[in-house]
Amino acid sequence: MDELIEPATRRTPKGNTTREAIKLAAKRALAVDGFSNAKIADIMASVNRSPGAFYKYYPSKEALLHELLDEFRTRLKAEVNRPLNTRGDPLEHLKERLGAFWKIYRDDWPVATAAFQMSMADREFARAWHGVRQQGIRGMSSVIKLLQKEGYCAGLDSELIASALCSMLEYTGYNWTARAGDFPDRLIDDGAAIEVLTRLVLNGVRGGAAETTAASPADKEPGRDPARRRAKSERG
Amino acid sequence: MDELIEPATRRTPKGNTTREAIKLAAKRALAVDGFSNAKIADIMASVNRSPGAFYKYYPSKEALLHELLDEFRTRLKAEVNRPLNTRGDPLEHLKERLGAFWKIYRDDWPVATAAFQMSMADREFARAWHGVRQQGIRGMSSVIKLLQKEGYCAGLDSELIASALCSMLEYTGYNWTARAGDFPDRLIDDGAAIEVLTRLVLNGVRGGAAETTAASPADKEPGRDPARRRAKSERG
Amino acid sequence: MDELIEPATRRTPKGNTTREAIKLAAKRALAVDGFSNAKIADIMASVNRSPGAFYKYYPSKEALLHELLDEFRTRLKAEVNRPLNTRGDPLEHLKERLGAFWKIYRDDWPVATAAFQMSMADREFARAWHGVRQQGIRGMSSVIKLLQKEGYCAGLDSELIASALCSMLEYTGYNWTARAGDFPDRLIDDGAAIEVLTRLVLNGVRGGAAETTAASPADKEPGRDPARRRAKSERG
Amino acid sequence: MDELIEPATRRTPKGNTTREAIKLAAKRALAVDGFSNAKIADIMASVNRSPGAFYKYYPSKEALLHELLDEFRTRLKAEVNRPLNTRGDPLEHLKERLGAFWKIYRDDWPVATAAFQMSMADREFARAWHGVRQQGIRGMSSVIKLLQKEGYCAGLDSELIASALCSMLEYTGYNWTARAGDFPDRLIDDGAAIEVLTRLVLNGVRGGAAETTAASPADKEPGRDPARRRAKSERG
DNA sequence: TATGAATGAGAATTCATTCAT
DNA sequence: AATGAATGAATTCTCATTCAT
Repeated sequence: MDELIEPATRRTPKGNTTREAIKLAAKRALAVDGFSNAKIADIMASVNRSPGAFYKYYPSKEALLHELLDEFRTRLKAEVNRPLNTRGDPLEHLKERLGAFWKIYRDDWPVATAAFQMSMADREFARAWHGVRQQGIRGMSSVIKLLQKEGYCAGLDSELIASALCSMLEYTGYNWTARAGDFPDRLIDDGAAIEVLTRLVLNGVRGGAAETTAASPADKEPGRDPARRRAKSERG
Repeated sequence: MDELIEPATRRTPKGNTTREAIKLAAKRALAVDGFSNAKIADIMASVNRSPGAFYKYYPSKEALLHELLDEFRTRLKAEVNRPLNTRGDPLEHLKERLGAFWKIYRDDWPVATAAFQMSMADREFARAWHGVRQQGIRGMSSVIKLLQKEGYCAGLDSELIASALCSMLEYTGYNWTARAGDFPDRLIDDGAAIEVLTRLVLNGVRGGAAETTAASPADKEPGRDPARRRAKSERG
Repeated sequence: MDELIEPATRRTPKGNTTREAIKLAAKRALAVDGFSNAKIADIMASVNRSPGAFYKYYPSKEALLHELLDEFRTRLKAEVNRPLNTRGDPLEHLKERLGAFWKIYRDDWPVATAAFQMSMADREFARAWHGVRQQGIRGMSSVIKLLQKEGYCAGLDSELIASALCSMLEYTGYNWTARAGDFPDRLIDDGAAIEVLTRLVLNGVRGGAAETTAASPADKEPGRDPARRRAKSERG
Repeated sequence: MDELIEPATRRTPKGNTTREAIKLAAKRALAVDGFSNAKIADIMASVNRSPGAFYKYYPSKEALLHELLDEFRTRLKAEVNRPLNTRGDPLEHLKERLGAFWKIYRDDWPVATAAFQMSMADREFARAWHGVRQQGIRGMSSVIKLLQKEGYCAGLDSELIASALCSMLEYTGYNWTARAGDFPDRLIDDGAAIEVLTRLVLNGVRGGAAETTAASPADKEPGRDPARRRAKSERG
């Protein structure tokens, strides 16, 4: 299922090396130009191959992106399926997943971005990209649901929450990493990124049911937060 | 001042009508195909005009997007500059802004998405798009800073928070609205969207100073929180 | 014959004024851009008229150039037909004609240049332009023939001489006048231009028969020029 | 050094062949249609290639003309720099150069003509074309200056003379060669052309100082001019 | 098998000309 | 008479893909 594309050259080590080199070069090209602006000739040139050679490895430009996208999905899936090793604390689960997702999105935004673009014009990519998003959302919402069982963020649609959080992570992966992102003059390291994102999300998710309208400036004491109280009592 | 692009035709009512029709059609085309796949001929056909007529209004396809983007930026800016009418409660401010931003992003994701795509390949768009992002971030972070004065989300970089929240809003605007978004079979109305996003963000932002990494005042027993324990030990 | 084009609007003084204004503007546009790059819309704009109004005066862009060209030809023809008022000296005749041609070419190079360009791609213009060239050549060669009767430049084809001299005058008219000519930083006034051209041509034409090969370094004294001597003797 | 344009393909013999074929075909097309009317599709068709193939060799139609023009300039320059092998006789020098220029102009008028046309509308071509003209003028005026040291054509601006002579040669190259030139029914061979031009120029240049208009204040009596005297007496 | 020249289907763009107002 | 919006044919240029060598 995951390996839909099984092209001619896969066996020989040399072919495999070239194939991997092409994918690497393609990601770089994607990062710089986006999918439609990335040129096969350029990609192949940066691998010291002729443009024609590309078609030994992929039947089309789209197929290459499909393979990259599939690898991306596989990576996400592996994380989603990974047994969460923290004995039961859902907040810990969330934090773990968040960090893992962050790293995946941070590395693969060129592919994600390209797939996103293509998904708007191409039915096949729309389907594939949707699958990737779903992967992320499933992984996120499973943790959310655990939290909701504990009383966190009660009453909210876990799918929507998961979708919004994935959107944040994914797009932030781009905006804090890419040249053309929000902070061109600043290098945001993983530590800082993960800290901000984690605290934002942890709080966001942990919040109680009625907070939307209730919060008053006087309500400065977190300890009084009913959601947290509930969470505690449920755990205890 | 915001209208840097002053096209030839602005006078005659007929021309104005056509111009507006083109923009509307362009947004539709952008939503369906993305920028590079949107064809001028198609846009003009959907306005019952010949392809050549386009160039009475815009010198190029790019110029059209620049104008749409500028309008988007202007809309954001208007919201950012709007005096917040709730007598001082920063959480209320946040909620207001959030709802406003949501509506802007929900309506303008075709333009935002197109500009985002173009920003990767085109220097001029990179600059323009960055300006729009900054607009959003500025608006968001000004509210965040107010909150921080009140003691909320202490210690976090308000710019980073604002950037992440804008990313979430913007990309969610797409994912909950577009055909090819996360929930093709579901119509997510404004009420639901705003509620989820607002609660997520409100909580996220309201969280106490040191929740992720440190104990909250009420949380007397830090040792019991496994997440915090790990965070601590990793730092130490 | 000269007025092939007799369009609708010619009677009313207002129409005539506009018509003349169009021609003037067209010449300016021709000078700056050449024919194919000159835009009707621009020409009409510089006359404060709408593009559509052009077709009140001319059925096509080509027709305009044809009219300008025809006027040019008429001007040349008038000069060619003008009775030469210097009692008989053919050298004086040549000088007169030369000065007159210089002024015509200097003024009308935009039209000449445009017609020349068009003559390469368009059969109709080829014919018309050829007629203009012939006009010039005829005028020139008639004087040359007079000179040859007097023994000057014997043995040379007067048509070829005339053609070469017209080429020189015509193209020099451009190169010494136009912005993009040979001397952008220098204003060459009529006096200087006419002096150089006249002396060049007078000498060129006056020379004896066999000069081509004969000239020797020792032959520093023009009066002793063997070529001239030979020319004499050949005639004698 | 003269080859500023260094195209992508120069290596393979096949590519080189095509490249040269394109240039040849382009010159033909230029001769027939002029630059703006020459269509890339036609040029490529006459080389049995698809339109797209053109862009393997040149980034644009303009670039092609620039290369042709550069070759033209190089040819001129080679002639200008060629050591004149006739031991010192400036008239011989002039003759040599003239013949060489004639052949260059006769062969390259399609390029010259196209460049001339483009120079009016395009800044880059204006510059390039000006460079070519200067090349010719420099070559011509260097010989003129030699002659002036010997007392020929005294008092005249050698640059102007050179410019006028180049204009004559260049434009005559067209008018005596091209289909649409002055003598469509006549084939003017090199011998005849060179003879006429050479004698014209040699005489023109060799003429004495004050011949033009009898203009020197002291020279009240035109009859004192030896040349004129001769002319008169011959008539008488 | 690899190369890189060639293909060819499109897309953007231009502008003389038309025509409803 | 005039306007200026609209037309639409024509042309340049792009680039994924093919194929002869």
